[in-house]
Amino acid sequence: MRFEAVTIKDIAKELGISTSTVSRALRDSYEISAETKKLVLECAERLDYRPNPIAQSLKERRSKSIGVVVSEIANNFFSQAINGIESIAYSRGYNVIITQTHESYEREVVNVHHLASRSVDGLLISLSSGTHDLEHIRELHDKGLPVVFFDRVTSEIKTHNVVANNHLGSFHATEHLIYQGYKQIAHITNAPELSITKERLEGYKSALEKHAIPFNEKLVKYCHHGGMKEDEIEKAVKELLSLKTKPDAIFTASDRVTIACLRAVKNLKKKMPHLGFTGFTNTTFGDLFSPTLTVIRQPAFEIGEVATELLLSLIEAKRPVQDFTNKVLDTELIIRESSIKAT
Amino acid sequence: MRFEAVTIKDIAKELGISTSTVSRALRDSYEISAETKKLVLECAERLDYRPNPIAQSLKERRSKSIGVVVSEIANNFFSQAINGIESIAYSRGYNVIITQTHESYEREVVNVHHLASRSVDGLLISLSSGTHDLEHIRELHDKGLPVVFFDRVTSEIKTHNVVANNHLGSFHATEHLIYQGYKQIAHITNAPELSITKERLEGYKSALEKHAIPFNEKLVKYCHHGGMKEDEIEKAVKELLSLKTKPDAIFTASDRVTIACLRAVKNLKKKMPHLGFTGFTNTTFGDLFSPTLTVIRQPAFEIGEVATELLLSLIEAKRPVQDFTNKVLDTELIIRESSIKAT
DNA sequence: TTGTACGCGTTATCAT
DNA sequence: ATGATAACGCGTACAA
Repeated sequence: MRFEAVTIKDIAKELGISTSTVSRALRDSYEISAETKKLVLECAERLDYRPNPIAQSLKERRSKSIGVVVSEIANNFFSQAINGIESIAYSRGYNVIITQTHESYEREVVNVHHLASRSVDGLLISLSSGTHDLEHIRELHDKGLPVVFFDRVTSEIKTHNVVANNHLGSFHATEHLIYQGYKQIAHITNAPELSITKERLEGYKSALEKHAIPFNEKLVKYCHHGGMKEDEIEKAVKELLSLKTKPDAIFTASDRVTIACLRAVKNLKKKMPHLGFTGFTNTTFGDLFSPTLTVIRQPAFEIGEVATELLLSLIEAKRPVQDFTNKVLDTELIIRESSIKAT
Repeated sequence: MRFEAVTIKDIAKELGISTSTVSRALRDSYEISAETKKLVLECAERLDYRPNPIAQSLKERRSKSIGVVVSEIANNFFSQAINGIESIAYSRGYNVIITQTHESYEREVVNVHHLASRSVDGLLISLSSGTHDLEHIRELHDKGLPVVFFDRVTSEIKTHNVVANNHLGSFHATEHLIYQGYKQIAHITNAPELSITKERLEGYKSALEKHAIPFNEKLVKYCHHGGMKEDEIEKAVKELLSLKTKPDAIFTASDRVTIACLRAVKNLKKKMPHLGFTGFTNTTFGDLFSPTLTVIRQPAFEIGEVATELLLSLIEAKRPVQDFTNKVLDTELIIRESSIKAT
C-alpha cells in the first residue's frame, strides 16, 4: 500500500509498547500475556491494521504466492485449469499470479523471470508452442525454485508433471471415427515440439495401427503457432482437401485448432461432401454448435488442482524432493453429431 | 527469488566498493564515474544480477504493477479486455496481476485488499454482480490509490470510467428485433444493481418507446448471480414461456446470460415456435452456433487499452487529478440468423 | 566522485 | 513478559 498504511509501529505508539511486542501479539506468541494480546488485537482491529506482505516477503524470503504461466487465458482449457489452481491455492493461503505467453517463447522468458523476481514460491507452467529452449526455467529450478509442469510438459527438467491421458484420449477419438466408418482420417495438430502434440499423434497412430489402417504422413498437419494465426489452420484444411485421396474425417489436437478448423470446414462446407469431425477442446459450447460437436474433454479443473497440490507439497517440503510423480488424468469423449457418419 | 540471489552487496564486495556506489551506478547516476559504471555493469552482467522488486517496492512504495479485478476470465469479454490491458501495461513497463471474483462480493473485497497490500500502483475494476457496497474500494481510493472502473462502473466513486455504449447498443439490438417484426421482446439481464444492467435496460426501453410498443415489466427477468448458476437462466426462460402473452423474441444483456439462455431455448425448441434471439456477448463462436448468433459485440480490447491508459495517467500524474473522463466506446451489432424472422 | 547511515515494515535473536 | 536491535535488499540524504 502506498499511502499512510497502518503498521505495527502505529499500534506500538498508540499503546506505548514496542513493535516486537506488537508483532508477537499479532502472531499469537506464547510469550505474550493474554491481556496485552487482547489490547493489541483490539487496537489492530480499530486501526484496521493489515500486515504488509511486501515487507513480510522481504523478511521471510517467501511470498505465499505462486506464479502461473499459460499460453492463453481465453482458452477454455486454461481458464478452467486456473480455476482449479485458485481453488487449491486460496484454500491453502496462497495467492495466484497469472501470466500469458500467447505462444511466444520470448514472452515466456519474460514472464518466468518476472514471476521469479517477484518472489513467487513456486511456478506452474504449461509451455508455449514457441518454446525451443528451457534454460530460463532450468536456471531457476536448479537454484531450488519449485516448478510443476502441467499440460505441456517436458522430460528435460526433473519434476512433477500433470497431464491428461493424451495418448488414450487420442486413441479413443480416432477409434471412434474408425468405428463410424471413416477411412481417411486427417490429423491437424499443434507445434511438433510440444509434449501434447507427440502424445496425441501417437494415440492417433496406435488406433490406426490397431485397425490396420496405414499411417499416411500427408494427412498430418502441424500448426507451429498453435493456431494463434487462423490462416495457419485454414491453409492446413485447404491442403488436406486438395489431396488426391481426400480425408473423410478430421481429428484436431487442441482447443484453438479445433475451433478454427471447425470454422474453416464450415466455410467450405457447401462445396464439400460430409466430413467427420472431432477434436480436443474444453469449450462448453459444443452442444450449441452446428453440427453439435464431438469432443475430447480434458479434466482441466482437476489438472489445475493436482498440479497445485504437488507444487505446494514441493514448496512446503522440509527436504529436497527426489521422487517425482507423473500424474495422468483420464479424458472424456463426448459424442455428438459432428463425428457421426451419415448413412 | 528465494535462493542465493545476487544482490548489490555481492557486487560491492566483488569490486571492493560500497553498495551505494553500486546502486547509483546501476541507476546510471550522473555522480558516478564512467569507469566505475562500466565496472559495475560488467560485474552485474557477469553475476547475472537482477534487482529485487520486493525490496524496491518496500523502499519506493510502488511496484510498477497494476491490479485487475474481473468477474471471470473465462468470459470472452474479460479475456479480451485483459489482453488490451496487458498490451498497454507491458509497453509502459508495468506488470499486470489478474484476479477473479466469480461475481462474489466477498471475493471482490478479498481481492481488492490483497492487491492493495501487494502494493499495486493502481486498480482496474469491473464490479461483481454481488457487490452491494463500495466501502472496500472507496477506502483505498480516498487514501489516494488510483482506480479506474471499466464495464461495470459506479457513480459513487469519482474517477475515470470506461464503458461500451450500452444504451445505444441495446437500443440498436432491440430496434433490430422490432424491424424484424417481433412484437413481444423479452429481456433477460444481469443483477439489477450493475451499471450495465441499468443502461442496457434503458436502451431496450427507448427502442420500445420509439416504436410505440408498451413496456411490459413481466418480460424483464433479472439474473442476480449474473448467470453463474445456469438454472437461474433456465428458470427465467421457462417463466417467460409460460406467460399468457408469450414473447416472440429474447434479448439478453450479458455474455454468460446470452449463452446459457441460448442453451435453454435450444433445449426447449422442439416444443417451441420460432423465437428471435440476440444478446450481448463477445464470443468468437457466434458464426458456429445453430442458428448462427446475432450479437452485440463490445470493443473489449479497446476498453482494456483505454482504461489502462487512463489508469497510468493517474498513477503518473504529478498532482491530484480532478477532471475525470467517462469514456464511451461504440458497440457493434453483428446480424446473423438467430434474429431473422422466418417468413 | 564515493562512502556512511538510515529507513521502508516485518520478524528473529538476544537481552532484560 | 517485554524491549532493543539487527537484518531482509534497496535507494538516497548527507558527509567526506
